Amino acid sequence: MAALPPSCPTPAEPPSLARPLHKGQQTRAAILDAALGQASHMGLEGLSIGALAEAMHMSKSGVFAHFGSREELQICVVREYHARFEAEVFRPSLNEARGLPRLQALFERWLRRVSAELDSGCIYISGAVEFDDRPGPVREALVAMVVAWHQALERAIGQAIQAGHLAPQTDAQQLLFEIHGLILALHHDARFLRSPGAGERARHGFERLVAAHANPHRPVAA
Amino acid sequence: MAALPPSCPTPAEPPSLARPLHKGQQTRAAILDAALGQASHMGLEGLSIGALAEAMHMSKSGVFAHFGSREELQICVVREYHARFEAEVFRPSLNEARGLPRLQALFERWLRRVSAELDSGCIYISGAVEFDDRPGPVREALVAMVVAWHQALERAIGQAIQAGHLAPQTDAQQLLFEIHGLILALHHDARFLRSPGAGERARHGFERLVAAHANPHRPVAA
DNA sequence: TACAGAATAGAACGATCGTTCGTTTTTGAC
DNA sequence: GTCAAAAACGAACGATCGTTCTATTCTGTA
Repeated sequence: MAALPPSCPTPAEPPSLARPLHKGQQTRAAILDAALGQASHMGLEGLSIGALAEAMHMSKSGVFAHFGSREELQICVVREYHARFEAEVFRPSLNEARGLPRLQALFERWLRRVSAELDSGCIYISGAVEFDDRPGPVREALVAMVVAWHQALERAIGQAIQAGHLAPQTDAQQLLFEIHGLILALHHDARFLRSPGAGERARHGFERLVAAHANPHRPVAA
Repeated sequence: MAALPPSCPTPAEPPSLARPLHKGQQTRAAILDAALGQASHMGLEGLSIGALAEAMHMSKSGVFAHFGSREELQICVVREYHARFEAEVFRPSLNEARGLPRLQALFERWLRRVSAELDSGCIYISGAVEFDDRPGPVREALVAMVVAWHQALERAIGQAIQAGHLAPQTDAQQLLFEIHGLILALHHDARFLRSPGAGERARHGFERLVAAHANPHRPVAA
C-alpha cells in the first residue's frame, strides 16, 4: 500500500496543500465519483462516456476532455478506488496495535467494504476477472493496486508472527491466500447468490484460520 | 447438479438417441463451441455476434438465426458450459467411493479446470461477477447452474460426514463456503496475478480443511 | 472591467453493435 | 431427379460507441 504515482493527467507538479480547487478539478472529481459508481455496477468495461455525461448533465466531449481517452478514465477510476480503499480500509486499521489486532481490523474493514450493498461491487475483484485476459495499461494499474494491498496484508501477517500472536512457522503467503479466498467467497455469495449469512461465514472462517495458526506458546490477545 | 431444462431453442422433444445430426444442429454446435471460447476470454458480455460470425466464416445473420437473440445465445453458452463442467468435473468423480474420496476427486478436478491456462476462465466465476448486478434471464440461468453445482458439493460433504470421514458436527455449508473460497483465490492468483504456486496453495488449503474437520473417532481413508 | 486561458458545448466522423428482411443456396426425403 | 423445407447470405436499420474538431461560454486574475 505504498504511495502511488499521484493521480492521472493531473498537472505535473503535486497539488500544493493550500491551493483552492479550481473549477476544472472540481468537476473532474465529480465525474470520477460518478464513474466509480458506474464502474462498480457495470464493471470497468461497462464504463461509458456517454452514460457518464448524461448522469453528469454534461456533454460527452466535456466529460471526455477531462481524461483524453476512455482507457485513461478507466485507469483513473482504478486509482481513485485504490485511494478510497486505502482511506477506508487500510489507514484506519493502523490505529490498532501491530500484529493480530491490526490484522483483525484490516479483515473486518475489508469484509464490510466487500459486502456493502449500497455502493456496490469491489473493483479489485470485478476488475481482476475482467482483465485477467486483457493486457494493457488498465490491467497493469489494476495489478499494481492489488499487489500493493496484498503486500500490506502480508506485512500485517508478518508482524503478527513477529509479535508472537501467530505461530512462527506460519506460512504468511499461504495464510494470505486463504484469507483472500474468504473475501472472494463472501463477494460471490453475498452479491451474486444474495446469500444472507455470507458475512458471518467469512468471519467464522477467519477466526478458524487465526485459531489454527495461533502461537501455542503465547496467549492470543483478544 | 440435477438435470436441467434440455437445451435452448432446441426442438421441443428431447433428441432421440439414434437420430443423425442434421446440418443445422451441427453448425449450431460448432457456433456454440466457438462462443464458449470467446466467452471464456472476453466474458459473457463480451460475446459479439459479429466476431463470432467472422471466426466461423459465416454471415452475422447466419449465426444470429440459430439463437434468435444475443441473450438467448448467452444463455445457451451458460448451459453448454454447465454440460461440459458436469461431464469433466462432476460425473467422473462419481467413480470414487462416497464420502471423502469423492469429495477429494471433485475438488481436484475442479481445481484443474479452473487453473487450466489453455482454454481460459471459468464462466461460473466470471459470469458471477458480470451478472451480480444485472437482473434478467442470463443471471437466472447462471444462478441456477451455480446453485446446482454447490448442491452437488454439499451433498458430497454430507456423505463424507455420514460415512464418518468428517466429524459429525461439521457445518457442511461453512465447509463448502471455505472450499469455494480456495477455488476463487486460485482463479484470482493463477489467472489475474499469474502466480505460479496458486494451485499448490489451494491444494494445501483443502488438505488443511479436511484435516481440521476429520472425524477423530475414525481413521480417514487416504 | 477587461482579457487570456480554461472549461464546456455541439455537431460530426467512422466503427461496431444487435436485429430485421428478402433472397439465394443447400439439404434431405420422396 | 424433384421439390419443399431448412439454412445461410447480404444489405440495410437505428442505436451507441469513442473520438475529433471548432465554436462558445465561463473563470480567475490583473
